[in-house]
Amino acid sequence: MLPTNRRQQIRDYLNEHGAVQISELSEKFTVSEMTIHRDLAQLEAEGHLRKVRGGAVPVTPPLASAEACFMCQSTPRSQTQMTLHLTGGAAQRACCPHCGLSGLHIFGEQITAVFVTDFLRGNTISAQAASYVINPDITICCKPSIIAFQKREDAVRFQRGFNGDVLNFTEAVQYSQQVMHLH
Amino acid sequence: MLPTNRRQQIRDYLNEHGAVQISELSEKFTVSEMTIHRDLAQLEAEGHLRKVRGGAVPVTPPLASAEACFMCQSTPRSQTQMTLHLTGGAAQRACCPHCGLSGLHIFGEQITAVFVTDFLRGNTISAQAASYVINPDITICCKPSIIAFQKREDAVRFQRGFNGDVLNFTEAVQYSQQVMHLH
DNA sequence: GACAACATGTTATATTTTGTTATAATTTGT
DNA sequence: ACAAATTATAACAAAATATAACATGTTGTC
Repeated sequence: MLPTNRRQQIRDYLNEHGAVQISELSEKFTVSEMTIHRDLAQLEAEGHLRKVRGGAVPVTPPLASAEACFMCQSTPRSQTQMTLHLTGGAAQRACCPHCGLSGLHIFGEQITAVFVTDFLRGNTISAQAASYVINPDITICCKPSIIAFQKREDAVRFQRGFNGDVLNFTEAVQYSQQVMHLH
Repeated sequence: MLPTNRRQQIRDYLNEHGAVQISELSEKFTVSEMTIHRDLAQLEAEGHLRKVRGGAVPVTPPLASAEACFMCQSTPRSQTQMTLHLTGGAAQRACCPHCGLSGLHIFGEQITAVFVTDFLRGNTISAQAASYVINPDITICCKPSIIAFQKREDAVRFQRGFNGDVLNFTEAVQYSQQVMHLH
């Protein structure tokens, strides 16, 4: 069996069961415990699991810790926050799409997923699928304001009252990074 | 079983039951009482429980209802919640102005102050001074939706996009209590 | 074939966990 | 208040596990 194969099967096995023991895996694949150790060490470095004494457990669901915005250091409101998930299971929080989008380039290739909170409904959505209102008449968090919405319709309705432009993800990224360069 | 697993199961067991005994856990996991002692000491250091003689108890006494909306029992979002302060220092939380306003009469004379969160800015304001948008096209929490704003201008702008009526506190109370009586 | 890069196993040496024993502190019954 | 019973803590030894270093084997390339 290929090492790659074995490591994939370890991941599958871990996801099925809640945890795995090294002795268990060593028998299952008929390799030494040292080899399993090295497998787990590699998988941990890649962020696929967490090594504990005697075995491994799944990575804890990315905790929304009370950390400061990685751009402006303010405390994010759940209503406006943006989360960047990175390789290795780490996560970075931004206070609002303005900070989150303009900071995307900092982490570049490391980014595995970006989530943002729908401003009205409060649920978490993929940043790529969201619509953004840029520069409305109201400042919610940082300036220029960028507000995220799950449905484009909501963004348009918001725009009707508070003005600004409705952009998709790509356009919003472009905009926020242009603004950065002016500074 | 992995030590990590055992400690997690101790936490689960403690949350199910209201308290745990060391002798009990020692038998359940077939380890010595000393091991359970050390588990509990570690979990206590991490803030997951409180050690007492012979066992452990949860850090937060099981007051499940303390966080729920006093009307509909849902968990309030900070963005929409309303707080009723009562004589004697007690407080009641509502998930949104709809629940909060229609539940005012329950506490009547006991109420000393009512606070509500501005939907856009997230700051806390006196409910009497707020403006409310009634029955917009979007449902934020309960139905019919009532959304609170610090500035009447914000409420009007929101109405421009999402329709509904803009009312002051007195009008909003009347409205929500009328709705109640229809049920 | 010579060589480098990698994977694996073995051995030796830390480090951590666990159980046992002895002793201290607390609770309980009278 | 006192003694007995229970529980907590400390110290040590044994077991389990982790890490490092080295040896062996495999694979692919030139």
